[in-house]
Amino acid sequence: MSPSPTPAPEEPAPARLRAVPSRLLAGATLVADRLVGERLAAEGAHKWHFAVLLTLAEAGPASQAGLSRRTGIHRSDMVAVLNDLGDAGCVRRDPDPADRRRNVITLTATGRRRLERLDALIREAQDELLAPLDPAERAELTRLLTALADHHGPAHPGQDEES
Amino acid sequence: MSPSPTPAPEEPAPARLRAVPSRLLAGATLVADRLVGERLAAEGAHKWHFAVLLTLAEAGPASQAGLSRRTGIHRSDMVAVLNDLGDAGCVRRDPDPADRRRNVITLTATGRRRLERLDALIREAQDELLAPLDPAERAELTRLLTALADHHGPAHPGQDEES
DNA sequence: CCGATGTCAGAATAACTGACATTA
DNA sequence: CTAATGTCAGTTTTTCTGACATCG
Repeated sequence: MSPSPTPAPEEPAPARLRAVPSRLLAGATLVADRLVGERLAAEGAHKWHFAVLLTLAEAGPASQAGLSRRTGIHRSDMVAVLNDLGDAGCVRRDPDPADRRRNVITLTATGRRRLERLDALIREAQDELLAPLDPAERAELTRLLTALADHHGPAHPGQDEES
Repeated sequence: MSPSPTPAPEEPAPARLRAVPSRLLAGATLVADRLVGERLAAEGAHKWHFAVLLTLAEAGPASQAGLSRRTGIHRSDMVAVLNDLGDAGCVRRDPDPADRRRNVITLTATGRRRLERLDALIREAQDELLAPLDPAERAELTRLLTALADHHGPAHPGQDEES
């Protein structure tokens, strides 16, 4: 309740604009992406790297197209991500003997350590993002957002298929 | 409930990935932007047009820089938005006699009607976005997101100033 | 022949930077 | 002289398209 230290001839967005849910979401996403992005960038990483590493850790080895579908990262962007992760020794990329179109992407020990590190950074960022909410509110927000995600298909719609 | 009509050899994102709040936010924002964008595009409009019209209606005439600060639209992108709105007769743009650097942007009757229309479309989109939530949940989501917005400054951080 | 895969080059978006002339 | 404004040209970032060779 500081008695307005600045008389504040500020120029706030109008209330009706501030209350539009899609706009609130966009604002929160902007903050979230900045918090996550800054931390990962400080380690030379991107959110995609985290997504791929986590997916490999949870679902085991997969083809590039499989990873693409699970992470929502486009097939053609996956290439560069896996180049990065490969160069850093976080994944191996071997041709699949059972289907010679495919590469089998496998998490290495280095990759597992890397994931550990990135996961810590991500959790830190979530914590800063959700700082103003108590644990019950954080859980509730997550629950509501999950309901939206479940209702509106897999956020990554078309991507390719069209029938 | 449905006894899995498809045996579903699907490839879902791993649970730990799906549960990351920043990712849930990004997904919801994607859906929201699609819903809003589609509807507005069908009328040849953009969300910026709506933001500017609403701001003029709520806060009265303003300079371009003032609108920029209130809406979060960058000073240099505002130009094209106001060109559009001006060409459509939704706003007038006259030089400010009191400060000849500025233009005074004023909402016209046409602009007010346009706002009415766009507002209906926006409300429609919010409704579809929040379809899986009951009214109490919608209010709670809005409340939680507003708390995030209030805590982390005005989502549109630097933009220019640097001190 | 059809479809999936991995790859690459480039388009489309949206937000931001830098510069400049004008005016306070 | 410094700072704000309106304007424009151009960069950066992210996502998506199109094409292609390979293989099932």
